[in-house]
Amino acid sequence: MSEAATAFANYIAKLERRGAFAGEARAALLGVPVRIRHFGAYQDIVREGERPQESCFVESGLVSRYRTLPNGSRQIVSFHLPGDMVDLQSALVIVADHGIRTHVPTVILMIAHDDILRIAAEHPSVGRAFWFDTLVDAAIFREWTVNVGRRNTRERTAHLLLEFNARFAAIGMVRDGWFDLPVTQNDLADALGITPVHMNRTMQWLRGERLIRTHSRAVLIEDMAGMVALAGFDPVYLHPEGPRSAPDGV
Amino acid sequence: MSEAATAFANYIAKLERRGAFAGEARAALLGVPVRIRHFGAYQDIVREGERPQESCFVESGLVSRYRTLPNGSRQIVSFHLPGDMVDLQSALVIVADHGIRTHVPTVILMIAHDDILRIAAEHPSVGRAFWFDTLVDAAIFREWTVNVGRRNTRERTAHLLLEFNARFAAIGMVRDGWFDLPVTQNDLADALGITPVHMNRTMQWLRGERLIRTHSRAVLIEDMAGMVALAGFDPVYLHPEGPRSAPDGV
DNA sequence: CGAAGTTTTGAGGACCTTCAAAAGTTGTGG
DNA sequence: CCACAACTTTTGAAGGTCCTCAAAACTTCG
Repeated sequence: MSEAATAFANYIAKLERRGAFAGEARAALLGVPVRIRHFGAYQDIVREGERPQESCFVESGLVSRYRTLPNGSRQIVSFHLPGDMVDLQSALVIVADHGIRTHVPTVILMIAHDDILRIAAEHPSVGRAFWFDTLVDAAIFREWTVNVGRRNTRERTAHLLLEFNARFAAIGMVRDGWFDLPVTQNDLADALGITPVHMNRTMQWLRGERLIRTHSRAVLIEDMAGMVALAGFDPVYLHPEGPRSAPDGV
Repeated sequence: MSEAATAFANYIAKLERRGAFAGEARAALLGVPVRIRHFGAYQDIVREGERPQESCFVESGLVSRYRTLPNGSRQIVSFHLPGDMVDLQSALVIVADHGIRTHVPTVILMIAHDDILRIAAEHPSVGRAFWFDTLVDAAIFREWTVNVGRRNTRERTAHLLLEFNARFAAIGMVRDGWFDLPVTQNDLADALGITPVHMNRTMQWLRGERLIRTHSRAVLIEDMAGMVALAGFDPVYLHPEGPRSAPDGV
């Protein structure tokens, strides 16, 4: 472990808050070999169809996962903030069915799949924590399906901004209500399944209704109650409460 | 284990094809207590917001998971066929963020969360198999997000029908190209994020182009190449190849 | 300070929705 | 086993949301 990897230590602490690790589990995780990689903005970490040997963890910066369709359009399926394990799933899945790329300069910790699987097998409490992380991932995907399937553009945009607000707040990156969202309207459109032109008009509408404020890439939820009502936002799907604990005797 | 639970035995065999179980893992799974429940059509198995104590497995029939929005519209986020574990995820997650209901008369095996977690902890090879099942789940959710986000109605519908065809084929429920899809156009519309009226017109278009044939609720992919091209369908996301195997020494 | 990228504006049109009602199918009780 | 009710599929027409194409204004960065 490098002393630079502060977010990773926080990640382990978060896993433990969800359920204490038994015995030497924490030491095993803290001792896992990591490879630090620095990326610029808009660089691919994993390309679609690759067979990565490592999972990646966001130490700082911002990354997204995406799929590109034959017609060239792109759908972003998730964003990942500092402290997120991006693709634990690739530890078990052989072929990546999506790509991962940065949006801003980003520091990534690469962890070998073999190490992840070994620790999960040797320490059931860690295996359960990883599994839970995957479940929260799946819950967020479900919510995104609902979002693009059943909400109009205004509701959809409000919902995504509220998700960002909640997730940035959870890692202490909201100050006086403002958080930095280094994502272009083009990329937001790719996440919401709309065109950049319509994305722009929707942002203008949200500002005009005094629901949000922006300057440069910073965002403030100005009217929280109005936004929550508009989006039908219920943060349950982010599962901040952590997993059910293990049954007795485990 | 009841002798009636044939699909469950097949499920265990499927997990093993993806990676052999060590020691007594298979016996532990086969010996898990199950509660058999019979449901009629359109009955709730789990309501949104409930805190279930058991996960459910589809022995026969068809179920879907859905979210209902404040405005009353519904989004179906997944369908589950015989042989599917529907909500392994609920074993770890406390509050259900979605509902589960049947579409036709259905036999469900209920398995206590404590038993699932205990077996996963005691037998790492089973824990890994469950984790992988969750990952495939998440991959399907991602693909649905892409589907509703970036494909038009015709492509979307073709994609969903191809997914059904592939999944029914995998459990031997396709005969001469035909499979039974006991889902109304209303429910298909809820899965694809469109209105029932437009769903109907899209089905008519697919039939008119001789891409599919239907009678009653049976479906035949008449022009497979045309459908695959239209939908941009790549079954990689269904991950039929199974997970990466465990590293040496585990 | 110039170049590249991002946001904004305008106008026309396609896709999908909404509302309403008819036709067809399935299931159930008398 | 038929008759009726409930549900599902189909049709029509008008309208709104979102897209496409094109270009201008604004920002950021080397």
